[in-house]
Amino acid sequence: MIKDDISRIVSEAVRRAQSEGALPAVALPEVAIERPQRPEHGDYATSLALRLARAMRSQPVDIAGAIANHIELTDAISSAEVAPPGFINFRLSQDWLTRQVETVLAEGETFSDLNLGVGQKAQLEYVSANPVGPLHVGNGRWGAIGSTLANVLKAVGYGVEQEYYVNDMGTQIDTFATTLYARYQQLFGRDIAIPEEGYPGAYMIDVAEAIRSEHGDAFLRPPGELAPREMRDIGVEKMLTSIAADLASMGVVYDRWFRESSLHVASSAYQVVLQKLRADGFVTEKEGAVWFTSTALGEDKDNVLIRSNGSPTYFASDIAYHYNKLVERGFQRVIDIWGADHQGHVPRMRAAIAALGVERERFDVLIGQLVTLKRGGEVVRISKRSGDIITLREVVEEVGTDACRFFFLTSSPNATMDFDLELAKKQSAENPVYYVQYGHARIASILTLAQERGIDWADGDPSLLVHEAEQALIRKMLELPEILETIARSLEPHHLPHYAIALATTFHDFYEKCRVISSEPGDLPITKARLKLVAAAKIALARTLGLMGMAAPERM
RNA sequence: GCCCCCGUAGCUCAGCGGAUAGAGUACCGGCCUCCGAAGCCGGGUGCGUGGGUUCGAGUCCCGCCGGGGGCACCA
Repeated sequence: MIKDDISRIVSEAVRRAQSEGALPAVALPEVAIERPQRPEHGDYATSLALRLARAMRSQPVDIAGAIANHIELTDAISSAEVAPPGFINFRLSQDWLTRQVETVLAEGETFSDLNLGVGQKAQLEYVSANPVGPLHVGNGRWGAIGSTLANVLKAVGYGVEQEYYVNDMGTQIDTFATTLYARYQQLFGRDIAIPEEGYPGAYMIDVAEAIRSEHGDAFLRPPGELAPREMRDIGVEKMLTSIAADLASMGVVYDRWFRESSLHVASSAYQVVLQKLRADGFVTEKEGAVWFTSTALGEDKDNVLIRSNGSPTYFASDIAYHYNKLVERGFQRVIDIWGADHQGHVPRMRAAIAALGVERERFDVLIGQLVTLKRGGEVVRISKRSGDIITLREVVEEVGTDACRFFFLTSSPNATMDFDLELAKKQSAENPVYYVQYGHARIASILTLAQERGIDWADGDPSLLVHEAEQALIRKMLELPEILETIARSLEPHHLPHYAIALATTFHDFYEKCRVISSEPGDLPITKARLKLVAAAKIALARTLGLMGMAAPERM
């Protein structure tokens, strides 16, 4: 990226200035290059001189001047100017800028790819809701964020695997089974109430009915007996099928569905991990249970691994799961996306990973804040335990996949999000996503027209693109790789939709100001050049939409 | 009580310690006789609050207020 080139050029300039004695020999901090807000400040800028002022015991402007004097301009950078109080502003050369149109065209679908993660396998786990009920809108948010993050990490070079961790054992599954069996028995006329802490939602009746229609009374046991194991498994599978369909409907597709239960078969991760923790002295027994001594690692309290009834906790499974990912499967990076309601789990999980001897930077947890569901400004409680749930499916069907994803992606994962159903439905027609897609469709129709008129623009000369709006468009396209770098570093994909709007705006502005296909014979050269520009913009727009998991329509 | 996240325009949200804080939407007014008006141009209000660090704070630190979420042998 040009940004990195500038950073390097600046460091070299400082080094030269220092060796010549023009600047004191102090340690150089990382040379941050930013994009100034105001065009008169150039394309890129650095405040390095301001940061160095203290250490160099000198005026920022003087330092900036000394650096600027030692900067060797390249064919890409036409000027490096000092601006008070001590900025150095860089301008891209027009020639280099217009040449980037050819670069984008040549790169095509790989435009904006980077190599930050080459050779590294990253695993992304998200949503992973318990298969005890349908997904709600909050899960949809993680779906959109997770899948977009996966796309971005792939684009910057990582080998990415997306995974859904299926909690198919434990208390909630037992409750699910009990509820399901109660519903099933009700279908055969038994007067059985669903459990106190069960799942009262009507979907459980649907599952029970599906099982009855497929298996008849095969699972009916004498009154008082517990739910048969097979029925529980069938019920879980049905829930998973429905969850997978809901996620697929919003463009979320996993490489793998990983069962918690698979960690507990003979000689699997769970056994290995427990033995390892025990051998390393992180395990103790008290009150009839087996504990992980997180306090030894600075935690507030110890955590149970195996309950006094002998069954492993979710925590124990999760340690085994992460051991499986980080050690057995050898992912260099493991990224989990959890809802804020799991934040309490983070410290002990980190402690456990440290106990396993895994470097902490290989494991990231994104704690996403929750979605507050509203209807006409009024808060709707979402809970699998209440009958009244608004499912993700309903929302996707009403709002549409693309608008839904865009909506989920726009806000920072750190911020709680209000999802107003009335508003979402209303806004689905005027969602900014259509603004972006419209830009793409507009370009498509320009290119179609060019083809119909038989304009061959292969020999178009981009150096003719001297109009301010043309150059603004090129500059905006070049921003995409920088955005991807930011997202890969921060793991916050919300910058993408904001960029998408900005890119579309820049295109629409260009479109208003610059006629692409002109009938004037003398305009043929600029027409060809602009067709190249427009084709490049189409690539950038399509890539941006694609990374967000949205369609880039040829017409709409 | 302790811990985490958030508080920016009427609404929904951006803003990597930098130069005059931005989008979308809503509201008002203008713009289609060669490419799609799902578009463009113009119009205005805002960093919850009090301190601190810094050459420079919406951004970092502390207090307070407000909202959300945690503090299980649930997940």
